[in-house]
Amino acid sequence: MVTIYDIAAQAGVSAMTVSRVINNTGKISDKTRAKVQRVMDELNYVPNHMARSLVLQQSKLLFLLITDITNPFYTTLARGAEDAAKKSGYRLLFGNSDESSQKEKDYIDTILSTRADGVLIAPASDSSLPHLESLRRHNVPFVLLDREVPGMGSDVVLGDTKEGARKLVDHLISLGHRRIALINGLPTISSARLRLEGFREALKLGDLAYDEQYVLESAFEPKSDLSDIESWLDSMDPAPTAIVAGNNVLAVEVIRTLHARGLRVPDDLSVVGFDDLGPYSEIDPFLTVIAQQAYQFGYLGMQMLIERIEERGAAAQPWRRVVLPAELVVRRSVAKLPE
Amino acid sequence: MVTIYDIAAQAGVSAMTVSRVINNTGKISDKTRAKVQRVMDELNYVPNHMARSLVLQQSKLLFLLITDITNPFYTTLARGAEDAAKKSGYRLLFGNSDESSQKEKDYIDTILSTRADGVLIAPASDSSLPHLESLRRHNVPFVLLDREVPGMGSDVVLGDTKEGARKLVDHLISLGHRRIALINGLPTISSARLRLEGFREALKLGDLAYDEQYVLESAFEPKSDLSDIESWLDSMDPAPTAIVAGNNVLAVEVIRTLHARGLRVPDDLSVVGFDDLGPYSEIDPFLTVIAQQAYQFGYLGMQMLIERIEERGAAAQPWRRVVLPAELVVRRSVAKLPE
DNA sequence: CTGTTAGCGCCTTCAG
DNA sequence: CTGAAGGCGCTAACAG
Repeated sequence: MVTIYDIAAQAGVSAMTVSRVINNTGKISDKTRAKVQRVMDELNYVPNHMARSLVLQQSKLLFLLITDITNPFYTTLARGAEDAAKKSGYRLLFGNSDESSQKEKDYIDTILSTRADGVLIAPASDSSLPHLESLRRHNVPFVLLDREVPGMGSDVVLGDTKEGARKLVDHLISLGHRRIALINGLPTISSARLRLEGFREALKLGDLAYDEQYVLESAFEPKSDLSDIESWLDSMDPAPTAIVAGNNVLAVEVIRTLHARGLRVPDDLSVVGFDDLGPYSEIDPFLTVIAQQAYQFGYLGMQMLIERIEERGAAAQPWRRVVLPAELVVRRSVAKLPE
Repeated sequence: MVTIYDIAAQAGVSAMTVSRVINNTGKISDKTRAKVQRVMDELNYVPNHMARSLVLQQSKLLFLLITDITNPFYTTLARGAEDAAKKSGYRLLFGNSDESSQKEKDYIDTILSTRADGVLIAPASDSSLPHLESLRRHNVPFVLLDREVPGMGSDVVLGDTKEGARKLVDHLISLGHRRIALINGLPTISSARLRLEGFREALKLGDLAYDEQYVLESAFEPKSDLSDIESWLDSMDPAPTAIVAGNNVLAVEVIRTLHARGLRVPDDLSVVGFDDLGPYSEIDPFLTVIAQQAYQFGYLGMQMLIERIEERGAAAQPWRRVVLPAELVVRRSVAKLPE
């Protein structure tokens, strides 16, 4: 491994001079600078980020931690974050927590030990609290995306989830549906809780009773075992005429399960969901959804993060909370019921 | 920042003892271990991996560099790489080069200075050569995914691309198609070249002439300007009855363009492609494709990478080249033509 | 079983 | 303008 000492020896200067050339600090004669530069090129020198960070106690690296890298909502968000980071001259690395608190913890450790300057994070669940506290304790700025964590104040970018759930239910009611079911994420996730709240409120406003048997709480991420969904579908009596899915993954899982038992959407049952299915849904628009502005989640979140990083030392600003609108996109997965 | 010295002082032992507890090395009395452990918990100690890597000269960090984070092929691949890395106790970070050679270079620099133990990389194009040479020079093992780079020997995981292209064309021919067009990636990408070769061979075997006007070379990644596709579609005379798309992104772009001009698939024109559209295509299987084993690309590639890392110093093994099969999945985007 | 010494590669501080 | 000394947090090698 080539170090600044190797460069220094070759160039006949001290390591300190090399360091100054690299960081463009202090005053150096053009001749010395040129010589050092030449030797660095010859030896293919690459600065050691770890040694550097050890001394400086900081890097120029940002992290984005998402919970499901195969979910188009998060990958689109990632592109937004990337573009915003690039615009400000930061580098961005990604991590995938897979909705697992343990994996999230591992990433947080990696992030802490890599001395990232900041983190954009979609927390796995409420149990992410200790991880966020750890970031806070170590003075690493972060911005939460899509989900909040009770007990942790911070900047955050959210979707207008409750309103989205209401719009979905209203849409179903307006088409004559009266028995509406909800398959949702786990209640340890703030966005799932809001979806349930919005769902209940919309039912109440529509003069429909809330019936617990019509609600299933499953996991937001893709899974191979869908037996909980299967038995839930079988158990509901009378069967619902429409199902609201808490995210795109659940929507797909419900529809697949329905297909597997010979039921067609929307002929036999209507299905609506949250979040679009990615650019690929465009070729055959099928699922009626609440489309969230995924790219904006990442872009705005990254801007807020960078502002926090760069205002460091200045008077602490109050936490900011951005709520992005939820738009209903009507396609063809809902049937109009006879009066 | 809490260091092992703080722990040591609090616990009344030496820093070395703390280090041993953390790494579970050497022999330590249960009492000492318990005491140290307790202090670590109290002080919320987080080990500094940079300091650790500095002395160990290895980071246990691996990188995966993909070219399009919004493409389900790559995200599924990423999940495979992640699982394999985890199984061997490595951490994995992701980067997205966006098919850009410049962004790729930036990531390679980050990777080098972060002293990653190895890199899994889908190269942006043939012009990635200098970046790979840089990795090699610095002794960072890497495995190429999906694409090769002429002039650079290495382990590589490829799809059976040529065979895939042949199957696609054969399928079209068997359904009566005679005027078959190809929209492909840029010829600076090895997989695009192979697709074209397979395409031409299949035409020849089917006694069909190769006609240059039926081939368009566009970019593999999503773009907002589709005018090249539009004018190509207009220009072909006589119009083709079927189009082969070099990847899923191109397939979607072609279909969208067709829809925009009121043409239906497959009624007016048949379309087939490479790579599936992600888990979400399952709810409404439409596009006939060559499905590649994306997860396996990542999983096997990661295994090969880790083997390289851990065999270090042993006699150099010859490069390995894994070719994964290409499976034709027939759905409903192809029309059967009358005799 | 536990402690001491030295150094990983780099940068800050203080001298020239 | 340039250099020497010291230390960031940690662990290998050697001593007890």
